[in-house]
Amino acid sequence: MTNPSNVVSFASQHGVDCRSCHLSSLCLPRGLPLEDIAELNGIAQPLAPVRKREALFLQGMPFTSLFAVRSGSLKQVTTTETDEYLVTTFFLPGELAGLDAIAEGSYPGSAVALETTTVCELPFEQLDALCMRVPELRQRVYRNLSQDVHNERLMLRLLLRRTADVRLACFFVAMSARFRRRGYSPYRFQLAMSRGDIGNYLGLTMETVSRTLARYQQQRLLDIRGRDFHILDLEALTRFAEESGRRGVNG
Amino acid sequence: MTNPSNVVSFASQHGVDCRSCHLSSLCLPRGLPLEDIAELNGIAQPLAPVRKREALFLQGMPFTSLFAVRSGSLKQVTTTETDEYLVTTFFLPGELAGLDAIAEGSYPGSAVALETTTVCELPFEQLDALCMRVPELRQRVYRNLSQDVHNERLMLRLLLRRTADVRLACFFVAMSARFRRRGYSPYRFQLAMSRGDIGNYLGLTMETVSRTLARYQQQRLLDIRGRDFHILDLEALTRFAEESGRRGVNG
DNA sequence: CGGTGCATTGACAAGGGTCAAATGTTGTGG
DNA sequence: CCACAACATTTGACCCTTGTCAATGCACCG
Repeated sequence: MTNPSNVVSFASQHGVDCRSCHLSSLCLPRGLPLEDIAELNGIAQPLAPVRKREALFLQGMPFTSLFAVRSGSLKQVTTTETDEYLVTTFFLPGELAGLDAIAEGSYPGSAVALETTTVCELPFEQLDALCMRVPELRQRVYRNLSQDVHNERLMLRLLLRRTADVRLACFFVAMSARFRRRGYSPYRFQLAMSRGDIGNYLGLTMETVSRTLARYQQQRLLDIRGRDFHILDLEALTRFAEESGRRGVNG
Repeated sequence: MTNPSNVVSFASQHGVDCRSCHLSSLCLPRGLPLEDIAELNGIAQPLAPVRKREALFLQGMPFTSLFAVRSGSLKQVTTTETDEYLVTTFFLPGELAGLDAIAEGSYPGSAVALETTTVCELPFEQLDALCMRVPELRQRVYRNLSQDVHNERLMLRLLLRRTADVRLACFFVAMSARFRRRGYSPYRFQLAMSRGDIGNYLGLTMETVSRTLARYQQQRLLDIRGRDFHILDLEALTRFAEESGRRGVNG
């Protein structure tokens, strides 16, 4: 129904200008020696903007590059053999898309822009070559990868036994942390994804998401205007996400 | 409550005899040249049996080795920061435990024997050294790893939106496949884990597992005697696991 | 202005969690 | 080998959470 897109803009089809792409906001180079960062920047190719509903890469495409999000946002969606449409990740500015393709050799889902989005391409061969010379970077890439994977696995297992309330609280706490880490306000942000996307990501229906948000609004935890979110009580939200709402199984 | 164990038998505390451990049933060496398999066998150290409720390795221990299960079975359990007890994996004979520690550098959960269990230790340094010389093996290890991770992520996302019926059907279909792949009967097997463990693994309560199994019994899909499972209609079970029982979100 | 898609809200039913009790099953000490 | 304790499983009753269906309100767009 919400087909990823017929109109696809592959990375390779984008105009690439030769100036380097500024990566300083990306978590990857944090704390690396300056000259290494410079080299990293030299590899990064800015791409023309990906527009809403267009795909940055498609599920099944051979893995060639990572992509650093500079502005905008994307969702990663996987279609299963049984034709289910699963939102598996969101990518925010400063984050790295494509990490989970390294292992597979091909992208395990399509990255669809939720709004007009600009990215830098990091051709993996070059990154890999650079990694050879900069062991810290290599470590960082793999740690980044394994950390992501580990976090997600654990989060999924936790989600599996939480109520809708708690799932959403977790979602907002996590989002808040992601914005904070990148230097944006952890209390006020816009999310370009629909209620349906959020629900799909958390294993809930759109309606449940909507109702739960309304409740949060009443309880003065969040102030929500469409896709504008204002966290009023992060502390309480965090407590709620961590402490309560376990279901099934003796603690 | 079911504490992993106070009495722990670390790999290093086990008596190790010097004869090599027969790995032919393991999936890892499938299709490798014979001389490589021989080398692999040379690395593998048989350990003294791990008894029920004892741990093969503990969550947080630095990663040193993979373990090939020869007989018996284990569950991997992770304790979260919020003190939740999550069953994340089961290891059956012929399978490899510890893969998910490679990335982390330490074991992300404890491997607790569900019954008396024998394993071979594969010290990773040696395995890694061997990998240097045998690129196919290296590929195989990493593919094995990434495949596991990928499968599990997808499975978790799917579980997130399935009914209890379907989760259990998936579980048995998967178990059946695992037994088949290792050369055991895919229709009749014993599972040493409790209903509680299965429930925890699938994000369900013990009671729901029990009731659902009773229903399957009535429907002549399975014949169950305690922890003895006999799949009567694998075909139907598979259809059930794949086709039906989606919840939430428009297909 | 009449679509098309997103969001909210209500009514309703069912799936499955919780609590509790009954019934096996396993393990241990005598 | 028995008796008893500890644990695992099954089953029942109840009701909360959340999915389903449906109607309505909003926005954006041609």
